[in-house]
Amino acid sequence: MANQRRKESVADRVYEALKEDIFEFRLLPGDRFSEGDIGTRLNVSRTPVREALYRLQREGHVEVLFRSGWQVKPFDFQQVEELYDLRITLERAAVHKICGLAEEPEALRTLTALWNPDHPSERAVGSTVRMLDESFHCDLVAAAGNREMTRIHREITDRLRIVRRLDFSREERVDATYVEHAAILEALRSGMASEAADRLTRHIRASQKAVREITMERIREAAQAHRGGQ
Amino acid sequence: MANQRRKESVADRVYEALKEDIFEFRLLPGDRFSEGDIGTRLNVSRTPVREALYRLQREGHVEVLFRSGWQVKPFDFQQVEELYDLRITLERAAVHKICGLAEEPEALRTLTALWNPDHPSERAVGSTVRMLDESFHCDLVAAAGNREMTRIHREITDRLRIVRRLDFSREERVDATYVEHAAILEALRSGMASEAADRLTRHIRASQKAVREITMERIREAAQAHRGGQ
DNA sequence: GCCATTCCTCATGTATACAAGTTGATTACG
DNA sequence: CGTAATCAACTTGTATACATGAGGAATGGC
Repeated sequence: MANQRRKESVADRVYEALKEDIFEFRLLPGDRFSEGDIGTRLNVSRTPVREALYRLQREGHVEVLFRSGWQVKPFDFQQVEELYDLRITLERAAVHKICGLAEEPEALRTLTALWNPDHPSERAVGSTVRMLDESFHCDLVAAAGNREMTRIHREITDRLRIVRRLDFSREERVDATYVEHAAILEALRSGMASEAADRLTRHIRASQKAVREITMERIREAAQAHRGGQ
Repeated sequence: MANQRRKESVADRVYEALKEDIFEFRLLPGDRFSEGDIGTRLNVSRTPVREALYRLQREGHVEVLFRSGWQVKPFDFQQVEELYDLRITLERAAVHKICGLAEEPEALRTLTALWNPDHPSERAVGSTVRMLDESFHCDLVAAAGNREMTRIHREITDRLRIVRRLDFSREERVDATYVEHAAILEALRSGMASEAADRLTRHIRASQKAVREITMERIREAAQAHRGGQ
């Protein structure tokens, strides 16, 4: 049998590195670069670089210009809105599926314990709460039991990460996240599907609104810092 | 400016060829093969073959076994069920979105004309009605105006094509398709979102049921013919 | 006869070489 | 001086060569 737990390949490393570059705004939307650049910088050949880039292309982060280099996909506000819409569609469907299950998934108990707003001492801050929030939504969808839906939702989460990180730069959204998550879980565990779905929708819309307000400004800041540092 | 309308690359050709091999059951679920095999058969080097295979992998049609070849992904009945479920989720959401639009999309009129069951002379048969049915559902989702949702739905359609083709091997499903599509459009154009969504759900479930009943048998047939011909 | 070990073959992963097209500066010309 | 043609540098696309691990057949020990 083939060893599926093989050590991380060079292509994987390049993929992760590039993804981080994009998410950390070291590579800005619109920036152009070549396979050779990346290969030289990371001390690898073009082959694994190409593989990583094609993966990123499929995920919508970069695009190739025929024989003319690559570029980080320019920021598309409408696309972000559409991804949020799709996310809401999937998570609402997940909530309804969960309420239709014969028995409550184990995951719900775990989440309820984690997102108890009465224990502020256990609260995480900023950067970690962002990851926890991601987990919350992914776990919720996963609890519905449809692996394909989970996979697609995960993909959307990845693509939205670049903007969602802006959400938790404001303290009020961190607090709100705890309250809202708890409220969603409460409705969900009471079997109130529509109520849970509506609370979930409002929660995501609030995050979406916060992100929308900050995004443009942040990108401009990063662009200035980037060009100033060159 | 880069020429985006470049001629089809070798990798594209290989991709299409392999996809067809899989859909036409020339490559059966579980079949194993190597990059070298494909390259030799199609007279190309391993590089474009690898690119094509990675695309097919991302789409869920094949999987790589570390240093041990590739195989057509074994048929996963649960996955098919999950993909159908996801499809229903997306199309229901699309229907609700369409009814919430300020004005009726142009596409709806086009579809209504095409799927008029009172004009049996214009009906297509078997293989073409399959493509038309695909278009119907894709166009419906596209009419909702969310490009990301359209893209994901398209992806699911691609992955279900291998089984949906079995649906239209029975005449009664061809007839039913016309009637059901017309009914869905009627409700949709009357603004009856829930009614349209329910009819759509029943329509897809019927197709799903028909497919479920035929799939296993057909795969067994194809396997026998395949091995007999070797 | 059976099991463990060795080794040879072949698989993918990675690096490099070559082909073909794009781009932009430079140069020649009006 | 402006504009068009030219060309050199650079890009991706493809082919090939090499590295490394997986798997099975052959072999040797018992």
